[in-house]
Amino acid sequence: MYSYEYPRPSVTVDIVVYGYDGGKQLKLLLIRRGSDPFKGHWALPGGFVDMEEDLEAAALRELEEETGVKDLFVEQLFTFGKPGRDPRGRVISVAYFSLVNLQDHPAVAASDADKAEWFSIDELPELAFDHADIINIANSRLAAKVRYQPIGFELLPEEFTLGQLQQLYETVLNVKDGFNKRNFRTRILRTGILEEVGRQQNVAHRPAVLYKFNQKTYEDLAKQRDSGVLRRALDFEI
Amino acid sequence: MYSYEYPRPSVTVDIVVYGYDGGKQLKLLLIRRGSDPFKGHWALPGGFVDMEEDLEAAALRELEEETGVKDLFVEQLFTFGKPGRDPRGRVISVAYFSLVNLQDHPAVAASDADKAEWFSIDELPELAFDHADIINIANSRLAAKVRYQPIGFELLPEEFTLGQLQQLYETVLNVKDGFNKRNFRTRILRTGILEEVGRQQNVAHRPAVLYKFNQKTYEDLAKQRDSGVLRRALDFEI
DNA sequence: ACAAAAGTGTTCCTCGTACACCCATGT
DNA sequence: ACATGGGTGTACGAGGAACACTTTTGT
Repeated sequence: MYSYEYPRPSVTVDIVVYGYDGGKQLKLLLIRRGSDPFKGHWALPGGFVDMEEDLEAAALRELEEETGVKDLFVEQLFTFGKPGRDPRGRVISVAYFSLVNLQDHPAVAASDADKAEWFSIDELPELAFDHADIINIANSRLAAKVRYQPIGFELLPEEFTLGQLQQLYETVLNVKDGFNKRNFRTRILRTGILEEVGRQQNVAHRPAVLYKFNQKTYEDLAKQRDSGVLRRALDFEI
Repeated sequence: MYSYEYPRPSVTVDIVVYGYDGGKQLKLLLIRRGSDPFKGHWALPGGFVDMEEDLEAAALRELEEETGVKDLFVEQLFTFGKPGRDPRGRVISVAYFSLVNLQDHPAVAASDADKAEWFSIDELPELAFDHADIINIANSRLAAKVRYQPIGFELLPEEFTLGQLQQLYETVLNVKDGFNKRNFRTRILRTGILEEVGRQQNVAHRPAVLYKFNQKTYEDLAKQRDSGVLRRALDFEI
């Protein structure tokens, strides 16, 4: 038992993980809650922060415990603290945000949770707590992030074609007619952050060049006070 | 007395307020702590969140109690929660961020705090807790925000000249040679977010046109999936 | 008359946009 | 041969960068 002179809120973390599998839809990782409140409802992975644990560590721990997904980069998204957002009392939740490719983070072991699953981003079930709000904020953050950081680093497999990269951007930015192929290629390649690593095999069309991201070139570009090159390359008019 | 089955962290808010007075330096609002820990040290305004109080409301309340500054817009910055960041135990702090013009938020009444004062941004005293880290993050956020939002709305008085606006950008972006006047004017005026409202009086040179921001035009531009116009106008190469 | 800051004309050139076309592979 | 996606050539125009210039005020 712990007692305090003043009442204290509880602190939790929740984590929004986006996954991409090459298709026309981003996916989102949800769990089915195994206990009350909202037992049986879908929700974001997350849980209470331990007393000696950093917030980001708590997010990664809860994610692994509930979904088996691990080895990923997260960034802080927003902290939700409105009184009444949790029926258990005053609960303040620090939300995190992450991008992964589905190949490397596929199946989903459930343990703490009842069940974990990837959902297409516009076929989400009803969600517990204010998790729908959290996801809305995460979507805005993603839309903003796309414009100044090469999200392909995180969402695509190690090697990929320019076609796949373009498909990813069209998916994330939700454009229907697609970008002009010519211009997409020119802009991306001009930056130099892509490195040629081979060619496709066994495809029923002209095999595409495979690329990977050159982390170092990217960091150099980003460092020099965003040289404009990067921004011009990523910041698509839609 | 309040008791819980599990231990809980405390939750505080801290707020980083930038002020501008037309000069070559941004200012930052600090208080001198009136009690331990760090009694007598300078720190960001802030304090404990009440149980029935929204986080943003807590930030505004503490700010007014400690500095007298009120009527301002804040946005959430980041949540700091590393164990050990506060000698009183586990304290998680949600930091907020704000921009004001010094004319409208001038003198600074101290009440809860020992004293409150505006400091030039690169002549800051030694700070309590991890507040220097918080300010570093805030500076990065400001540098990023400048590039896609017209910060003049918040940092300048109601009416201002293009020269003042340019001086502000040069200050915030920390450029020494200054932008090319011609190009600055063209870019800003092209957007149409500025509205002519008069002329300077009694100045020892050709009087400048006074402008104010047209909030509505700005919102229209921002809404249409940032039409590029805004970005091109604000996103200066440096 | 001069200092000081406001404000303008114009040139060069990069980059974004659009459209039409050719290329390599499996079936 | 043909379907399929990969990949290229090129022309037009808007906008960024740079420079030199004129204008209006108070002292």
